[in-house]
Amino acid sequence: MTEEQEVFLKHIQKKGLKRTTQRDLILDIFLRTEEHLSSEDLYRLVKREDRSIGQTTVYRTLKLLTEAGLAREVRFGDGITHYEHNYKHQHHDHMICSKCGRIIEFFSAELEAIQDAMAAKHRFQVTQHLLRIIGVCAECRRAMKEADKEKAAPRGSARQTTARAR
Amino acid sequence: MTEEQEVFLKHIQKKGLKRTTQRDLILDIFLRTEEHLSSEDLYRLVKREDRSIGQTTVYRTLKLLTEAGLAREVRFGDGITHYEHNYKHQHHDHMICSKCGRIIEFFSAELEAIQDAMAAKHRFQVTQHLLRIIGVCAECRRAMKEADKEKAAPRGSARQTTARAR
DNA sequence: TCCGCAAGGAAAACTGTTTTCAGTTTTCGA
DNA sequence: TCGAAAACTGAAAACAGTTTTCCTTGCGGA
Repeated sequence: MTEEQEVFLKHIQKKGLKRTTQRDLILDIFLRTEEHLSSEDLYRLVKREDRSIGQTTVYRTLKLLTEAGLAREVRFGDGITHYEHNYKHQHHDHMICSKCGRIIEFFSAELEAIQDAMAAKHRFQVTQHLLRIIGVCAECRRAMKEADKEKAAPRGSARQTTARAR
Repeated sequence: MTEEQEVFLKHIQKKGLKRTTQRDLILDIFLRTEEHLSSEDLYRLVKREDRSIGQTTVYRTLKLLTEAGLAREVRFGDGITHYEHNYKHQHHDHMICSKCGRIIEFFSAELEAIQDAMAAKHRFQVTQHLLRIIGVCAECRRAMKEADKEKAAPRGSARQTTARAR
């Protein structure tokens, strides 16, 4: 049993809840997916291994994982709640590419320090913070430059439409 | 006519739309309210001056204001889209008190600089960024301390319940 | 004055999420 | 080992914020 599973089990027990196969499976799939999953995403993955599990259970289990400190809710502002690993994972921030949806994680100690300083200045006690940088990633910038060149001296007819991030 | 109204008018015209009393009223009320309004908030204010205006129009007009660059959408992650003034207003970040919902605006040039540096490092072209610090404001911290004292040596019976931010 | 495009409001549709409901499973003490 | 109590589950309904649809209204130019 992994450390994470123990943490979950401990949390479950502390709340007087029960360990079930559904919860085990959802946790397992969550753990082996190192991404920013939405509840929907996870639901799809889970369903692939057990068609009988319902959305509701996934929602509920994600809540439990969050409570247990294994997952962390991240809302990027598109109305969808994403979840990322939280156990023994260092805090980090996100850059989100508005073209392809790619998420780049980064961390800066200086940034953290300044944030804390700003909070202190306002006598504000920080419990959490979120930094989100939205823009265009290196990859997409290159693609765009290509497209521009193409436009200036067109060769083929099909111009790539930029995929909208979801 | 204020500068903002001109900006709006210009935008309206560029899109081949029309100036209407409803849009004027909504813009007017938005401009005189220096806060982070949700669509619902604005709708309530507008309705006070003209009962006949519908939610839909408020939503649509806020979209227009955003397009025109007068307003800016801010999502704090509670599922509600807030709008703040954007025209000739310097960019700033937010601290949000989870007890009373108060919003403190702040700005730090260093912070901006580091963010830009981080982006540059990843060859990421920034179009927007958002920093949200969640915690407890000075006011509420004081209130909590009071409550704790009260608890240690109770005098009255009524203990204040902390209002949940909305 | 007539035409046509855009506007506006009500209501329906939609989306992600939460709650309700009713049947099922698990736990645990006797 | 039984049986009651508590928790679990999935489906469907409920919800809240937002967007779309539909149809009437009305302005503005020919």
